[in-house]
Amino acid sequence: MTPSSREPRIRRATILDVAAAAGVSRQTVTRAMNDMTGISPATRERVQQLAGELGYTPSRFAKGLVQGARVSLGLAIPDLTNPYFPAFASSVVEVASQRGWNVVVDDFGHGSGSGLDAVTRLAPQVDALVGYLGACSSDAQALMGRRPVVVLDYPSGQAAGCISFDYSRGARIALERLREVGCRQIAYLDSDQEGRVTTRGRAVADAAAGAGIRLTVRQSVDSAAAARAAVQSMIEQHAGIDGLLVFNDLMAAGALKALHGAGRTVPGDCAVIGMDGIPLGELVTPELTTLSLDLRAVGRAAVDLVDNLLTGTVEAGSEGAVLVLQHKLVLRQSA
Amino acid sequence: MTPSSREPRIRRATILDVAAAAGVSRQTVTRAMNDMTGISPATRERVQQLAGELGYTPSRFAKGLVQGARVSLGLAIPDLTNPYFPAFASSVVEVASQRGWNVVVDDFGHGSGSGLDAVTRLAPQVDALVGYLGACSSDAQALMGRRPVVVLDYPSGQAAGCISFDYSRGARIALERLREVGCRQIAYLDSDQEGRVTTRGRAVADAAAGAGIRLTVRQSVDSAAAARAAVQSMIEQHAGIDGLLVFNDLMAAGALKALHGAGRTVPGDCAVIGMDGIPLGELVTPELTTLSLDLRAVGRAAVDLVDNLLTGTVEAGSEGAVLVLQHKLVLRQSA
DNA sequence: ATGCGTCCCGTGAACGTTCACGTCAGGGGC
DNA sequence: GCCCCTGACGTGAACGTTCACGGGACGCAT
Repeated sequence: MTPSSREPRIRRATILDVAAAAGVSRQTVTRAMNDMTGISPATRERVQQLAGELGYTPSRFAKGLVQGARVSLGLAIPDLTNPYFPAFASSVVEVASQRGWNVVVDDFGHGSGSGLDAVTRLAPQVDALVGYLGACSSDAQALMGRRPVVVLDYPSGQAAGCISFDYSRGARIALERLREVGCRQIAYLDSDQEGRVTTRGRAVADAAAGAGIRLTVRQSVDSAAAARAAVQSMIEQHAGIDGLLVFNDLMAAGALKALHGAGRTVPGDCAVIGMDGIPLGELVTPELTTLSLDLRAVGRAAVDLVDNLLTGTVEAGSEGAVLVLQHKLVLRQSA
Repeated sequence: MTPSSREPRIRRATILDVAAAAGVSRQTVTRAMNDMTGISPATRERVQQLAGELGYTPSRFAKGLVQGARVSLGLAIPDLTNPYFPAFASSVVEVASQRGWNVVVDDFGHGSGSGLDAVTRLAPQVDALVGYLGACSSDAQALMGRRPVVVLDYPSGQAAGCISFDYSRGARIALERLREVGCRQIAYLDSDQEGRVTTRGRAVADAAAGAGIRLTVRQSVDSAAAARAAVQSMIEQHAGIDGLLVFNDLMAAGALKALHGAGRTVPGDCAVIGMDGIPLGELVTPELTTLSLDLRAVGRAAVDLVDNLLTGTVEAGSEGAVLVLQHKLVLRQSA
């Protein structure tokens, strides 16, 4: 938040210093540094040598100013500690790198302030923004002006673009599965996002209603520890619960801990299904059945959408700027 | 790797467009946009309004050029999919944000090429570089010229700064613990980094020798699945192994899977100790005893070191540019 | 009237590159 | 001798801001 008062001075020599040292002009130095033609090998060599000695590094600002920007993409992540987000970030970074873009990451997990803080830090530095911005989405678009903002998993609202997931279908499939394995009393553990019901929460509730299921719902903070505590208290109050759908895999891992701690077997006494499909799901015991997302595809979709918005191929806020991706139910041991 | 041929055009209006539209000068627009004094509220309002309508966003390049750079820090991560690295990245991002720096992340896990590729992408964009660069460290410093490079967990070599960990002490403590809980035949599972023995591997071997332990060593790729396979084959060959120290927690999680699959109880039949202390360790069954690192402290140390190198408080390559951090043995269920 | 101070606002210069030219020397063909 | 070409290098301009000034209008006291 508060930048340190002493600002490190960081620029060293300029192109003119190198030119003077080599007894040539700016342009010749440029030619040497960028491996262009129209310079003799001897001069090139000498200039590069001198540049090294003087510690000359071309100013990215001057370069960017004259050459037109290389795209730099802001990535706003709620919490890098939650394994879902690095998985997502990794795919965004990969796809962006392939395009020659670079990615400026900010997370607003801990001491790093709110989502709005992160966007405020990011906005002056980037040409486009991607992130799980939730309620900050419209503030983000305001701060970014005309530059594209692609929001994930949140109704598009003000944002230029939006990538969301078909939780209705996912929830239906997951609940079906729980019924199939014999669950009679099903619960859903939602993430507590400032008291509001999440998109996922609503979809699960609707799917349950549609299937004639009386659902027990509980909320907790999005962490394994909190989920563990929540499930612990939930099964104390509702001893008959034998099927559990969870907001995401991290919280599902916490739920497994709670069930294990209470002496219940999974899936014998209680089947569990998570969402997201992160690698963690294969490491817990029992391995987690989950509504899996193809995270590579999500990252690619987000970056593609940004590209299309940038080039004008897709218009901000238009129908084409909203993508809906599907889950796949991955069956493992827990349900 | 290969930038897309069609480069999105991204800059919109300039300050002059806004000035013309408002019928004022550049400087007045600057004053309005940056909330400076010396402008009437009415004008400020009008200019801001117009700026919004025109989609004007100040060029970060022009700004950077004239104001002197805000520090931007490159962060090179081998694999964001390995939960250790996001934990580390998160702490770097947090500390850097507090300083008002921004962080450009690149990972070289999958399609993203080698570490050298990542550094090549990063070098022109940043004022300093931090990362787990391993063998690329000296190439990185070469590409960065005089700008500071801080390397983690690798002998400093050419790099300006270096943060390493006291594996000798850590290994001693871990092996001690395994002896304490009654292990007679101890194995170490190392990460396979291009066939070479890792710093950790050497430290563990030395500590074992010092304690008179005959160590079985095995290598595998740094992933849970690979570690699982490696341990599986290891216990087939060496049935008597009853204590296992593992390169990191992720691989340790794979090891637990393998032992479980082979019908061995942990810690009853075989005790397991991991390294790193990532949150994952608490989610697996049994919970993982581990040589834990305070990742917040690591991130802070790295960023502090960069700052000191940038300001010249610490000289590149000097003694003060090498920090050694200590592990803490966190006892949980697995040993 | 003169002087002085304040509030708004505008103008030249500078930041460090690259782009699009221009120049100059030498060489070869007729 | 003349022309043109090519290779090696230099020069003005431009990119879009902010900084350090400078200046006019107005109010108020002398």
